[in-house]
Amino acid sequence: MHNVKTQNLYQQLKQDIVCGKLPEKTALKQAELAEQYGVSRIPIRDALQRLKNEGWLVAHGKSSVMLRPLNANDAEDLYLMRLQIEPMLFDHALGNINFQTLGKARDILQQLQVTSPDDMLLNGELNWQFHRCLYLPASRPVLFDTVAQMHLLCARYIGFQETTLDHFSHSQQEHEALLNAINEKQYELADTILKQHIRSAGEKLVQYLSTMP
Amino acid sequence: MHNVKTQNLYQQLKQDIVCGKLPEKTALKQAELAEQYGVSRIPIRDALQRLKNEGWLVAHGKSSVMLRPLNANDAEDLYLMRLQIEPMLFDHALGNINFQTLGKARDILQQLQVTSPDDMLLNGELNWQFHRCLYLPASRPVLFDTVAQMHLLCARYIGFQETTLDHFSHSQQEHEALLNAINEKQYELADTILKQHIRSAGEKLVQYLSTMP
DNA sequence: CATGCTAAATTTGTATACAAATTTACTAAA
DNA sequence: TTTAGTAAATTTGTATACAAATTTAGCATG
Repeated sequence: MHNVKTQNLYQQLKQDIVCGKLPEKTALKQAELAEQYGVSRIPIRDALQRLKNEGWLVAHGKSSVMLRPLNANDAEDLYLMRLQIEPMLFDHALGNINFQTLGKARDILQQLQVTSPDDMLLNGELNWQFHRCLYLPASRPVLFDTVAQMHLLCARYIGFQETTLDHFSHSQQEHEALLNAINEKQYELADTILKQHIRSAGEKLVQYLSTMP
Repeated sequence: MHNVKTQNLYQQLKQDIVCGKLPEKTALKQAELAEQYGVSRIPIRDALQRLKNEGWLVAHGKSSVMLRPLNANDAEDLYLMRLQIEPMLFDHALGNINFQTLGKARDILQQLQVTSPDDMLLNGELNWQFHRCLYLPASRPVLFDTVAQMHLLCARYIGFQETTLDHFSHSQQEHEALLNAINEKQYELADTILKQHIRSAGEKLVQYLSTMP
């Protein structure tokens, strides 16, 4: 369904949204974007529709789209949902996580360590890869897709999440603790860590957004 | 983003999927569909991408799509998620449901009564309209969109849900009870009824699917 | 008979051109 | 001044044509 060109376009658009290069509160014009990215309107339309379905864009007027405005309520709902759904998926996965999976997870953690904190999109992507690799063994496509969808939505807030280096190192510690708990088959502990991991990220984000607008 | 023509195409495709007019396990060909529906491939592509994002289609090979295979596991996950998420949304809405909203809900229930049970897609649509109208007052767009998404996924199973007339009348009774509880501001009761409503629908569907494949 | 390779056929992705719809700007009337 | 209506301008939606990619079929080789 999506070849490399559209993929790039989609990634580039996300990058530019995160970096604030696209206008807020005003309709995105297909023709403008097409010229700006050097392609025709067709792949632009595809990418926009995808971003809309993923919640980064919302309807504007009758047939156009604009950036989804960010606010504390939405962020809170997102993390409350993740708190309910992700442990369900994780529980299915726990019994199926083998050493290879754990190794892959450790590799991703290491990549996260050496990545520049400035590249927020990459950090967010690696963070998702980490969790994703622990969720995949669940073999629960519908649950998994829903969780993936929620992470995509959360990624829209990446500009606010990674602002504090404090959050980053704290998050990393929780990742390590999570792997250790899984490795020692302390599944209840792992579950608790995951919930706490989600809860604390959500609380920080909501608190930050509440003071902003 | 979507005008009436694409909307029709999208509805028609869903209808034809539910009715089994499209091949399972094999890639859908854009050109074929385009000819079949008398349009060019562009709107077909739009509709297919949308249906894929909504979970009715999944990837087939490297760049094509096919009908998502139905199975008991997926259905179970869907209803377990709904059981977690919908009450969250409902709780936000309860305090904001006024008499106008209740009236609208009753109107939809009445429509459901007089609708032919054969038109499964319409029944499913009206059922969603009923719940949707009780959820909208929550004013929680992210939660709402997620719930809407889950209902869209559940709709894929409509062919199995509405097979038993028993389920239909039972569901209607629960709808009535739900409205009465809200009307009398018995919010805990309303919450219990909603959960039971979702649980029983899910259990019936999963049980049915478990005996099938 | 299985397996890997090459080329033909099919299918999807994108550009361009045009049609339909929506938005904007302007005018006229209350 | 405001408002309603209308025409012009802009913007999105779709058809057609072509390019790129993927799949299929056939053939040669082990």
